[in-house]
Amino acid sequence: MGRGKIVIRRIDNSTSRQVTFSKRRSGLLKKARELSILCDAEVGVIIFSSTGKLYDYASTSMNSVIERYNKLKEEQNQLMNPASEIKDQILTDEIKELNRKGNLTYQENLKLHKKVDLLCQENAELRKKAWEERDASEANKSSHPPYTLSNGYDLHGPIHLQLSQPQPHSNEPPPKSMKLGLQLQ
Amino acid sequence: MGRGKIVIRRIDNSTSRQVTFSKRRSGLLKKARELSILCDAEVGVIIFSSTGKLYDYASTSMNSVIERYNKLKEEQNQLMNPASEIKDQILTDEIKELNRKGNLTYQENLKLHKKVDLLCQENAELRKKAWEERDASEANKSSHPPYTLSNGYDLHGPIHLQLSQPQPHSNEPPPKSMKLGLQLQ
DNA sequence: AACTATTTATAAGA
DNA sequence: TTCTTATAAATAGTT
Repeated sequence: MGRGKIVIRRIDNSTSRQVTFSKRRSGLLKKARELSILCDAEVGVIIFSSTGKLYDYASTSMNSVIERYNKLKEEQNQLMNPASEIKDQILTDEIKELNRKGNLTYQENLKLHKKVDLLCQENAELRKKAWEERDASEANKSSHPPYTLSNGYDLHGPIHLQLSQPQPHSNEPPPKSMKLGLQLQ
Repeated sequence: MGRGKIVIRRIDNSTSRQVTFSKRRSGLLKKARELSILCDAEVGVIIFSSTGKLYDYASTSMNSVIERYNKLKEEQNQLMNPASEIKDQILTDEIKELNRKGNLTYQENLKLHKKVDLLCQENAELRKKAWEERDASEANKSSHPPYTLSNGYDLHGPIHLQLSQPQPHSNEPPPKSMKLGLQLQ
């Protein structure tokens, strides 16, 4: 829409690229605003210029949009995941919620500390069980002494074997990876 | 742009709102795509319809866009913050990075465990110092016995006083809130 | 930054 | 709904 038709490919001339960026950026943000108002939609737009400058628009707040996006993606993931990590998700959501509200009060902070602590413990237990099961169903039953964290929890599993590549002497797939208790998006 | 001019306000008629949403949504996504290509910009658009359905576009990947956005916002915050929480940020970034790649290997998991553990410890120390300073500069020097987490770290501070409202017998502002070691966006 | 000639998006109608 | 088309809006090239 202009004096001439253009092809959509990177504009070589730096000056006119910058001019076009300025025009189209404001156009895009305007359209986003209009869409959200006209159609009652939650819209977020993030633009980084080629020089790294940020321009954005959010009908509600960008945090809200990103949260909602992440939550949906997490839900989509959880349909394929072995569950049992739901409580981790709950903790993550709580941390996010509190962070969205701003700084934590001492009480909130304390509560989270205790939860994180509990999570470390539970995760250590899950890990122990997982690796015991793994060891039980394998030929090389070489006992791996658990690695003791400084908070006292033992981490079980063959630490020295856990490389990103499968071990050459084994032709079974590498051990299933495990998720850390704290799952951030 | 159409048979008639319209005002930008919520479209009451549900059907035409949906039709307009469909048209303008694809228009917005097209514009976003064009902007990113023409001007070499990183662009992300997230749209939730009023029925909660997600439509999005990202020139790179949405995770990349969101990461970059969060990183910038965090930098902007850190200009006003007492720093010293930078290492927390580094940990957060690492967790995010690893989660983006997918499940964690045992080694990665172990490393994060140790870091989270270290963070608990450091945070406990920071908290102790902060509350000692606070107690020192106050009249009511009532000693608060530290709360001991199950991992052995003592959490200092007047736990029983930390309500969301200021204490009635005090007319100074409630204690400054503190950030948890783990800062998620 | 303005100014138009054109292209593009889209509101209303079929 | 999908297609059409008159018109509004965006913007490419120019000044």
